[in-house]
Amino acid sequence: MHGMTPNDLIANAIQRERSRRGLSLSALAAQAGLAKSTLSQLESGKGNPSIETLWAIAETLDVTFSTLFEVSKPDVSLVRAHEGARLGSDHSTFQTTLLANCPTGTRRDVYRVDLEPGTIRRSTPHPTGTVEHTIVCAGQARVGPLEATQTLNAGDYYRYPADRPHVYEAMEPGTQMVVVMETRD
Amino acid sequence: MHGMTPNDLIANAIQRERSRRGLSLSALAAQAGLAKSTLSQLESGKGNPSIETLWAIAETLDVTFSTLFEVSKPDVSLVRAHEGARLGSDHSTFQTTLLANCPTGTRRDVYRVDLEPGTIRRSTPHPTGTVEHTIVCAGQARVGPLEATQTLNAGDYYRYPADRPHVYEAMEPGTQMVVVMETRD
DNA sequence: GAACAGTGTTCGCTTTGTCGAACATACGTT
DNA sequence: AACGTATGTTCGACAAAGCGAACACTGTTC
Repeated sequence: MHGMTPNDLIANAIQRERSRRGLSLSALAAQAGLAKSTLSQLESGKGNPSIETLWAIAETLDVTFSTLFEVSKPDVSLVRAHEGARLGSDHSTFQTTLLANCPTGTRRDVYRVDLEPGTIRRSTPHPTGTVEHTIVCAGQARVGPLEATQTLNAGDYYRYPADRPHVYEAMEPGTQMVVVMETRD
Repeated sequence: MHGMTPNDLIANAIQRERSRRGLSLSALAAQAGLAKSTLSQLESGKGNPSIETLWAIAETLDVTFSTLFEVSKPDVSLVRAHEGARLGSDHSTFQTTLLANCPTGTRRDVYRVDLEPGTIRRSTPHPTGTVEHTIVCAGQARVGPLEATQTLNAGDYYRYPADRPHVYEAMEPGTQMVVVMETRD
């Protein structure tokens, strides 16, 4: 962490936290009482902001000050079709791959999603702590939180936090997938 | 914490951490590659430093960035002569006051200190985690870490972290005290 | 005493962060 | 197509942060 300049850390952090909330650069600037240009420069790593500027950003994003200096932890998991830890016997007729084990105190709702190319389905943030699991059955889809979408082919598995804006977009006709929504209760 | 402006937080924090190390403003400025004037303004709450400035300070003081935004926790304990939780029977002939219970995994060395007014005994920092207990037996003494010294009369007890510069100064002739140095092992 | 080495403060001057407007670009609508 | 409204970018002007020198001050030393 000492090898990274604060500029870059902040640049990443601001952009990360901003897109996490689905806020536009302009919107954040307005809310924080800053000029768009200021934010633009900060997010591109050019700049040496003052505390007041950072403070305004942190308050608007509702994060602690130190959050702006942390490296990004995507907290996602991607397992391609033929990867992953296999369970049980190695008989070729029957094969199980553990994609996610269930933590205690969580509830999981299962959905089947069929979608066609052309429209992007945007989902607003679910409650904090919500995690989604997506397995593509057929076709190809671009799935995930705004800042970390992944292109999934048939058989691919993707886990990502869903307490932020995320999208589902079919890249091929007849795309089918299973989405498991996991909430803490 | 939200009611305090970042300026004041930083002002306090810098001064606290600086005196904790026994560094002078000039010395810190030189080590951090900053102008004395800059630090002076910051410590007096006037100013709106840039990240680079703060970063230089944090690195030089060898503290995390967020430390500069925390409120000061002196971590000291002062028990005056006739205060404190008394133990045992309430017979007036025998009275015990618990000043500090012993945490497991600590070693305690006991010293008797006799000192006369006129000279200030400065002690350099002991290893991290070292804590000192001082009970004044006779006279009056000014004791404690640089940023939190206390004037103790006979019977007073003072506990303070000793992993930073601290002083002992007699205010009356014939001052006697007991110092217990506590180290983790 | 005078000279010195420390402390932290205040002063112009230069550098630069911030603002606001104008800008390029993409998208959805009429 | 032309339009309105988003997106984020780049520009010059101004206010302000940073620097370095000179300052006032307190002990310590010869």
